[in-house]
Order: sequence, then structure tokens, then C-alpha cells
Amino acid sequence: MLALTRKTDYALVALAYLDKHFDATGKGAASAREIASEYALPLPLMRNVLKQLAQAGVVRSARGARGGYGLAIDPHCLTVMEIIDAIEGPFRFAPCVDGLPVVDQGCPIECICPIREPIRRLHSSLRCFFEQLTLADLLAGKTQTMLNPLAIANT
Amino acid sequence: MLALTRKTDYALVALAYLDKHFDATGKGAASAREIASEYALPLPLMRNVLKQLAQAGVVRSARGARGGYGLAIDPHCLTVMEIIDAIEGPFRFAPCVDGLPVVDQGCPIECICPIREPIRRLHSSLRCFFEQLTLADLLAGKTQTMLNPLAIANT
DNA sequence: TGAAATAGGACTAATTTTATACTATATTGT
DNA sequence: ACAATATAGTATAAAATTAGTCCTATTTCA
Repeated sequence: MLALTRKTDYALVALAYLDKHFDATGKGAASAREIASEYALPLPLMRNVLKQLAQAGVVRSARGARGGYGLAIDPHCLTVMEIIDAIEGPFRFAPCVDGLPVVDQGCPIECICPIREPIRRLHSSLRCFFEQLTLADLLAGKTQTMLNPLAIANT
Repeated sequence: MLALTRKTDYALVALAYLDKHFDATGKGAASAREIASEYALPLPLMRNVLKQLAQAGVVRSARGARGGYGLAIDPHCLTVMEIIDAIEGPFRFAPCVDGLPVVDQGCPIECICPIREPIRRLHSSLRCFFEQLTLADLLAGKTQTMLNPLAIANT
């Protein structure tokens, strides 16, 4: 539905918390419980979200009592695209947009589809947009006039 | 999942067909059957999609034998946002982004949520982007470097 | 060494999306 | 008038995705 899932929301909340409470040297750690209770979010969900972020390498984790999570990447380098990819799987604006050369999803009309190329261009633009936007930018309010959607460079 | 639904794909295919086959004076009409068979898409789905587009006023319809659909809006005025809204319901980048003043979806942490405003800004930017992009632009390949996601105007 | 707290992994439930079917109504052409 | 073809509306079934739960393994600290 062209919307972020709730898990991605939770991920951004968690990352904002980690950004706020710990510096980039990364010694400190906040537990899933701590973050969930700070924002009154369901703990099991927050756990899953942080697990996924850890698997993707966005946060580092420490097990056991006094364990928890911390940012694994400097917020000025961590892009919103990486976060979305980590939680929702690789971003696809539409199903037919993967790199695969001809057969992609098995779309039956790939050769005659009148919107295939337009869709691919849109996908690239959105991907580029989210790759340029870092967590630090987002939280700092440095967002975003994505100026004119019309091309200067018409790929 | 931050992706278009397949129905929206179908809608774009259908609209591309209508754009290609009929001029803006809008006398001609193509049936759901004709479009579905042209692109080997499931007819019942194409019917539903065109019904939704007709309800939203994006296409006009004519019943009966020799009936069908035609564009109701000039492709240079019809925006991609209108199309998405018509098929998927009003676009929301995240659930907490509606206009409603305080209580929106009943998000329990609206007042302390650290990402509420950043998310709202992202939502506005994306909405603005899709509102600037018309069907004609999309089909003509006049897409889209959405240049720098960082703000000049920081709302 | 044992209890408490924590992340990791697998699994289930709920929701949304996708797809189909059926009935009613309208229009065309013979 | 009648048969054929089309949209309109509604309902429903199947599949995929998302949301949420449970149990296991690891670490700390008393």
C-alpha cells in the first residue's frame, strides 16, 4: 500500500532512542525492554524489530544481563534506505523492478508492458532519495524538498 | 511494505492503454475485456480496477454493448498521486500521518514520539512528489530526479 | 552456582491483498 | 422485442504479508 509497516516505525523510534542516548563510540547499550517501556510499545514487537536490525548489521547487540543494543553505524552514514531494507526486505516500488534481466518476477507481459520502464525509473528515484537521507538528517529535521519530479537527466 | 499494490500496477497499465488509444475529446471507449486481453491480465481484476478508477472520477464509463472506459482527465493534468489514492485509498507514508489534530490513529505516544515530525515531513515530500508527476510525464519518460532530499526549506 | 535479565530463533494468529463469482442494470443492433 | 455485451455493486474465497507470541541460549551478578 505504499506505506511503511509498523515495524519500520518501531525501528525508527528505536534508532532515534539509540542515537539520542549513546555516542558513536558505542560502549553503552539499551535493552529492548527499556526502549519499549519508554515509548509504551509492545515489548515482543520491539524485540523482533531490534533482532532484525541486528541481523542486518544496523545495530550491534550484547547478550545476557546488562546486554542490549547500540548503533553499529554512525547516524550520519546510516541511511533511511538501509533501515527500510533491513526491516521490510529489499525495497521494491513494484514487483517487476528487480535487477533480473528478463524473467524477473515472471511477469507475463514484460516485453509489451507499457509501464515497465516508467515504473523502473520511479523506483530508482525513490531508492536514490532514501539513500541520500541519513538517520541524522531525518532526526535533525533536515528533510526534504524532493524538488521537481521531472527529469533533467532522462536516463 | 512501501510498494505499490498489483492493482495499482494494473491501473497504470489500463490508463496507459487508454491514453494511447484515445484522444482527450473522449469519445472512444475501451472495455475491460479489451485491455485485459491485450496484456494477458486477469479480467475480473481489471474490471475491479476500472470500477475503482471510475468511482474516483479518473475514467468515465459507458455501459452496455460497445460501452467501456475512457480517460476522464487530461493525462497532462492527471497525477500519479490521484491514481494511487483512487486504488489504494488515501496515501499514508505511515499510520500516524493523517491530518487529525491530536488523536490520530490513537497512537499512544503521539506527544513523545521522537519520529512523529520527521515522518510527517517525509510524508509531505512524497505526496508532493507524486502530485507533481502526471500520467503524461510518467509515460513520456520525463521522470524524475528528485534531487536532494535535504531541505532548503526546513518547514 | 543459581537467579535474573537479555538477545536469538521458531512459530502462530491476524490482517491485508489478490482474485473470483454472481446479480442487477444499461445500451446496442438485429 | 430480444439477444448480446458491458458496467455497477456486492459478496466471498484463497493467498500472502504483517503482527504478535513462545521457548531456548547466553551473560551478569550476588
